[in-house]
Amino acid sequence: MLFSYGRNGYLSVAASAAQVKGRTNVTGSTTEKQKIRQAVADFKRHRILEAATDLFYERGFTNTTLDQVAEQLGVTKPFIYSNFGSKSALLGEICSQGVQRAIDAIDDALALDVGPAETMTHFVPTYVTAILNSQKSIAINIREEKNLDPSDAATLAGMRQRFMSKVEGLLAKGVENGDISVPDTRVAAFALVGAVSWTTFWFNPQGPLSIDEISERMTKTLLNLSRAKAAPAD
Amino acid sequence: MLFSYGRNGYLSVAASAAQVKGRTNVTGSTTEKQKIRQAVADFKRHRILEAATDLFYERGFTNTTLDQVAEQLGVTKPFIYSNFGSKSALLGEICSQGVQRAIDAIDDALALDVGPAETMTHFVPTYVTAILNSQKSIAINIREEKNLDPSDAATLAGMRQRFMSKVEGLLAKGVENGDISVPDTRVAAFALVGAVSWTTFWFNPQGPLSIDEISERMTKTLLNLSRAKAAPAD
DNA sequence: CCTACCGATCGGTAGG
DNA sequence: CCTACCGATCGGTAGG
Repeated sequence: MLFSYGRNGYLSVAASAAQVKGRTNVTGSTTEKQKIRQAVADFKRHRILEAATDLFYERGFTNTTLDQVAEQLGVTKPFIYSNFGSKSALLGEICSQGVQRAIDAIDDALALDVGPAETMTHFVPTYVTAILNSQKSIAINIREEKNLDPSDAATLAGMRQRFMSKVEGLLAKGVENGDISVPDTRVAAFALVGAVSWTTFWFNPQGPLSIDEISERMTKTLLNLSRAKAAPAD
Repeated sequence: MLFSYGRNGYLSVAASAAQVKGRTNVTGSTTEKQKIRQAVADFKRHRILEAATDLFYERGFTNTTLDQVAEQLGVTKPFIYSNFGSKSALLGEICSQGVQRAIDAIDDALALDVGPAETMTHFVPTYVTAILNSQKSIAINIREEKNLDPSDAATLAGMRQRFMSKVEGLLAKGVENGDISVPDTRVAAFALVGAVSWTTFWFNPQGPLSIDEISERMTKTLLNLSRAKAAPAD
């Protein structure tokens, strides 16, 4: 079962869980002992997610066994089960990480509260960079949707849909005030998101272009797409 | 093991296999009996691929059993094995169908032997239409790459790469003669292909927009992206 | 082209 | 947090 993730992904969930369930003193703060225990638990979960992300990305979800994930960490399978309820729960958390970064990118841009053109020039490079930095979880997210628990699939679908609405809304505002020109805001929003999501399938960290270089070139390309009037200085 | 597919996909493979292996008369033509037998074999393979495509698309490759595919056809599992060597061979053929349509689209456009701008205005709508008409096999192709036999994965990777080279080459020609303006032809080619491939994840045949309507709007959006000088009349 | 079956894999857990 | 195991699933095939 997924939660609604904040900026720090599963870490923030663990942190709030600690505040709800942990023993707290009169001022509501957690004791030192609890903090350490929590940090250790976070660290374990983090390491497991890291190993699982690598393997799911390389071999695919179904072709990866939890014994392999455990082996990569130098532990045994029950260790994983002491931190995650099931194999698909692991998948759910991995998928949510990437989507959350995308939502952060659009929320940050909208929070600037500036005109559509300027919002776009802030959003697009931030978004591309976020996706490239989450390459594995985004790729897994796209590929393994059918292997999610139905409730996780629904949560993630909701997150994606809210993200798409915000992007489309931004384009619509731009069309309204003349900053942006596209034939159809919904189709253009999907084109933009598709072009960016697709980078996860061809970006090679060992390749000739750095994340920043791809981000810059993709941004120019996509601002062409929206015919945004205020493109970044080239 | 995949073959190199012609216009008719696996059908052409079956046809040439018949010419190689079947008994032929002096003029090299096949007998009526052989034609009928071949047509029946083609029909069976076609029906199996159809059912498998539907189920792989809905539930994912690993979550679909061959017993389910057989059940949908009203036959039993050995029937499938009499027509395909393995479950992953089925997947390989399904994946190759969608890719082949994309290659046909760029080859058709290049065969016109006209300027880059005009080639683009022919290629993009044809390509979008082809992808939307192959929605299921393209989506399966993207999702299930890790479940392919290694040799099929290599064949498909080669097909995709040749396709990408042609698209990028077209953009490069346009940049050269001034028809097209993009910051980086490789990045722009991936952006274009990503935007189009992504339609397979949001297009709903029962939705408000027909394939032609999406194709038209996506084409305008993507010709903006390439800032092609000769956009279709709007 | 079906009935009937094998054999390997692997997610998940008991018990300590 | 490990050892050891179960139990279900399912791709593939023998034999007719």
